[in-house]
Amino acid sequence: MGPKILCVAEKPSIAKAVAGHLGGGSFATRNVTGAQYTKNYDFTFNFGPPWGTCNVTMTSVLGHLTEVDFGPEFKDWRYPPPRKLLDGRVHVKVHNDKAAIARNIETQARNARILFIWTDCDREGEHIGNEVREQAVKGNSSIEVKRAKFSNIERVHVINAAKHPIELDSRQVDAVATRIELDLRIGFAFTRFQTLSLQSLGGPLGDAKISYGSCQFPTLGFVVDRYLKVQNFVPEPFWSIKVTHTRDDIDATFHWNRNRLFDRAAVTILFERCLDAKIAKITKVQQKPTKRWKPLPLTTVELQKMASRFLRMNSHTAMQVAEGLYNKGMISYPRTETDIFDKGMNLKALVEKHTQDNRWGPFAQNLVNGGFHWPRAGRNDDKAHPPIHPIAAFNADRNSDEGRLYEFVVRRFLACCSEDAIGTATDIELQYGPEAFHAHGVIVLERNFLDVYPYEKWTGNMLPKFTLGEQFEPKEATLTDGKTASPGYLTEPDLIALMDANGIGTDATMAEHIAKIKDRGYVMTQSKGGGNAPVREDIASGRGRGAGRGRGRGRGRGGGAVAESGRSSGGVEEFIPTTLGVALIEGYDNIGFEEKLSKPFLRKELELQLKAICDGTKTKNEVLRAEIGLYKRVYDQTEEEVGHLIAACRRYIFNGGVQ
DNA sequence: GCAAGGTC
Repeated sequence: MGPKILCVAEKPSIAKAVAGHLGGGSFATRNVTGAQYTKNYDFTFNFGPPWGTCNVTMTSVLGHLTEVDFGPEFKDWRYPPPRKLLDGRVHVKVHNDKAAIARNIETQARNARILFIWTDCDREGEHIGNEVREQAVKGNSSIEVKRAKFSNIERVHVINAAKHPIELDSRQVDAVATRIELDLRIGFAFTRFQTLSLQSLGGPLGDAKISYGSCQFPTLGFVVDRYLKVQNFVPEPFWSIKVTHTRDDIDATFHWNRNRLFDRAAVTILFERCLDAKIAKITKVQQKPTKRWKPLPLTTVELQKMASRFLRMNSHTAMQVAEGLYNKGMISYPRTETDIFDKGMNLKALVEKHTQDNRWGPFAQNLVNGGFHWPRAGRNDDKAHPPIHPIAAFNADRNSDEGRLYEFVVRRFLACCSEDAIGTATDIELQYGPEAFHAHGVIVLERNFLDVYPYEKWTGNMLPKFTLGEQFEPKEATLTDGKTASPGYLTEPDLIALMDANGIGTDATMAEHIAKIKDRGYVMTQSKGGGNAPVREDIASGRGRGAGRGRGRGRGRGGGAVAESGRSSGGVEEFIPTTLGVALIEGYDNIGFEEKLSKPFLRKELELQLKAICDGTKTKNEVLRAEIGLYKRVYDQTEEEVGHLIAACRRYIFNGGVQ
């Protein structure tokens, strides 16, 4: 028998799955006193050379084992002053609720020769692996440490990982330790500072807790930014020309190639020249095959956006429901950035589980019978988890949140395993007097994935037959007018897209940050178009290609954050900042430093520094020193100009009423 | 009384 091996996963579900695969289905289960969710699994496994067949104990932690904290000398909020938290002494200790789990690792390590770490293969997982290592070393100082490299829990993949151990990556461990320490120092220091500074205003702020966090504030900043953009929006009138023609009972609308102009007189002149010409001529007829691509494999961010848009579920609820489904074994791990399926996965077998369902069963059967196509590959791979996909057929209440979210995950998966929709696109150009117009039509030939994926529409737009060079008198030409429309307030999918694009939070925490700024009273949600929001100004007519979608026409985002790439959405809830939320952001914006606390740059910059640690170009201490120095300067300036913050709060809260 | 990140 080879050496005794202790395997430790990041969470119980992985420990159980890996034990199942390595133990060949047979393992003994022991409870761990004081640790409700943790189990120890005993089995034997042949690792191949050099270890051979070994007795194995597989167990798990529950995420991070330890936390960083300040000593009792920092208990008082006023003294030492909050600035001292930026460089005061901190220590690492086992998290209060994790004592039993830590003790279990220590005890199990005593009679093992090798510690084999099975935490997720992402940055946080590497750090958790190191926390496990340090705990194990307490019980057995000579224990040898290895790490499994795996990205899903398919049997073959897991066994391969067991036979090819690698080393822990200490750079990633350092990067996470740096993030943890800085988040603590900055969060505590600025939370105490702004709470104490604003408490003195009394009123509703007298006993408020005004937290600062490197993720909370940029998130709030996005909401305020959009709010101000909506408030300051001035609609601009525009004019356009539309030509319509009917043939074979089919209407064709030709849109003006100039789209729209903001000068009424100019459009009137051009319009009259068209009318004077009387006869229009077809100058281009082009038909070509076109496709509507099937969706990409499902990530957490995409799940949250889709849940909000189509299931009317906010991101927080969606994640809770997804976790419930995961814990029941119905869907895969719901926190993932990966939108590409590993080639080793047996997706066809997963499709086959759904052939009995009366909603999508026939579609699944079709895939099994030869219609299966490997999903498209996205560009993101967190190397830790596969895209979200169904694991088992599940008979949920179809009207419950659980049933609806499960249905979405299944339909998305089946759509991914299907084919793109196919159609024919027609482009027609029309010359009418001095002006050119165009019409675009689509005929859908094969719906393919659309049949199982009702969340996407591609209805097509029929055009009558036109021939190149033909001339005719158009049925109607109209001069249309409209106004640019205000952008809407941020919806949840918009907000998540912005956070994602700017690196604020992770797949697992974005929904929490949003919930937190609501809880702190910085933002509120209201039904779209409701409340005191000005009603969206719709254009009167002439909704040409892109006309009327006022987005993109507004002033640029101050400060150059990455703009969201997603289109405007129909989510139900929209975010409005409270007067306090606006005051905080405006107050910080008025303080004269480059590195705005309300903007995503500081967090982004930190992410770059962490990447440098991972790449080996910077050390943990270098980054800590530089970042702490930076935040000390920001702190000093904030303290010096705190009047701006106080003035903004006074203005909004005591003049504008309290929400 | 404070953060963000894991996980339940």
